[in-house]
Amino acid sequence: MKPSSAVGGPKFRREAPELRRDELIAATLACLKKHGHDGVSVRRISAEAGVSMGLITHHFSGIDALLAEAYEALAMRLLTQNSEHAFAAGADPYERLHRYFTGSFTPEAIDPAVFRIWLVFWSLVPHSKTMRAVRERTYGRARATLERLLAGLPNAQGLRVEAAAIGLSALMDGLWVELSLNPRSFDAATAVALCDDWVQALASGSLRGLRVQSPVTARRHARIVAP
Amino acid sequence: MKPSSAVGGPKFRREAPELRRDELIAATLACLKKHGHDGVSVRRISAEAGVSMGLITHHFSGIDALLAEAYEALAMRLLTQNSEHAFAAGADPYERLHRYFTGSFTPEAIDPAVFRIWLVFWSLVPHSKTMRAVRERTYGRARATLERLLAGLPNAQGLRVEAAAIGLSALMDGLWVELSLNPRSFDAATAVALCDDWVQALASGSLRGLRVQSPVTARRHARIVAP
DNA sequence: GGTCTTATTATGCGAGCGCATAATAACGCC
DNA sequence: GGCGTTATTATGCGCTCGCATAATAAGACC
Repeated sequence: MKPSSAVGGPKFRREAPELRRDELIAATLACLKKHGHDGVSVRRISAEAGVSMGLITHHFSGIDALLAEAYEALAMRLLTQNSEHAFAAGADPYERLHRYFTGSFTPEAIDPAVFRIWLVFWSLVPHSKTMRAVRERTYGRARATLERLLAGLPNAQGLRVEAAAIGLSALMDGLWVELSLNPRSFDAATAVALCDDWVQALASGSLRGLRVQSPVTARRHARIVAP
Repeated sequence: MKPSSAVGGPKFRREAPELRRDELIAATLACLKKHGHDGVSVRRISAEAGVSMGLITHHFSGIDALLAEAYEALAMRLLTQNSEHAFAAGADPYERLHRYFTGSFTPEAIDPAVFRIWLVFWSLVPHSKTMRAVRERTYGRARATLERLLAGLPNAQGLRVEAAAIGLSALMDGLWVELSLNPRSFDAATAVALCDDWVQALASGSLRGLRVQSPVTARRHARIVAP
């Protein structure tokens, strides 16, 4: 019973555009979470939001624009809450990184349903310049956050922090993908431990290619282009 | 002009079921490569194979079965060719692993179009028990291959090889995902170097949680359940 | 309280989808 | 060379899709 229960009541609410846009974005994420790719549908999303189809084309230039905004909303939400969680910890760089890891492998973070949302967005990246731009931005932010965290390590000045962020980011993503596809393949604590160990190895200089000015570095590591 | 050029020639070829099945599997992969999720369509796949729709339901129990077989075919092909490439190298464990890495980050391996195939398959995993089984099997094989390669390291008896395979597999996958989404974010050589460095750190015992019997190991690393 | 803006709904159109069912013809077999 | 098996095609049905267009009404403003 969506319409107002009062018989003569208004048949719909007229909301501020920005509010309605947020509702539609939330409905989009809910829809992708429920139905995966089949959730990419004007009809489904509008039904999820409890409004009629036309509202989507009214508030957005099209479904693509709505998807891009949903992508950005989800990515930014996760990024900020994770980094806040990490930086809220004390000044100990290892502890901060550890917090970042634990926050990245919580049960909610490795929810297979949430992973399916990402799969949808990723699959749209090659087609849409907008989606690509969102991904570049969010990936860049994730790497920047890791760089900041890694820069706090005792011997950070002797480390190629940008390259290290690439590696650590990949390690985390790989663990996250695997856990999302099969939460039973290994424990979240294992994932956190693997990340902690990697940081430890980095800090101790055991990841040779990630040390600055290493003669072997210039040969083995190609130049990193703009993220 | 698909039908035979001779006017009175046969209108279609009657092929051995197994051959036709292979053709349909190949057409499925080609279709997913071209169209992503929109390629999951009886009409599109059959058109790609140059046959009529009905053949799919005739040779397979349904589109789901065809997709599962295509998934397995692609995964097994990549797995075998990569591991053959690695084991073909000499007995030096580092060299073998290095070969495995380089083979995993060739331009063909990080083709965004191929990545889209995987996205489709991954998105089907939560729904289909068959797809899940295929994924379990292929992921297990990938880990087993890495375990074999890591077991060749000098101090392998002092290492938790199964746990190490999880970490290395995740690192590789994470790098592969990122490169597939944006081949320009960093160089393939960087990815290989990061993997090599990780192996080096592992072999030198710098990844503390991956050493056997370490007192900290039991605390930090939870037990690994069946892959 | 009338009026105007515009957020919102309702409806129709054409196309593509999966699936089922019937018709057809290639090719092995004797 | 006719015959039977079955691989293969052709066709139709009901559904949902995205998109466009017209009709409606909520709520602000004076």
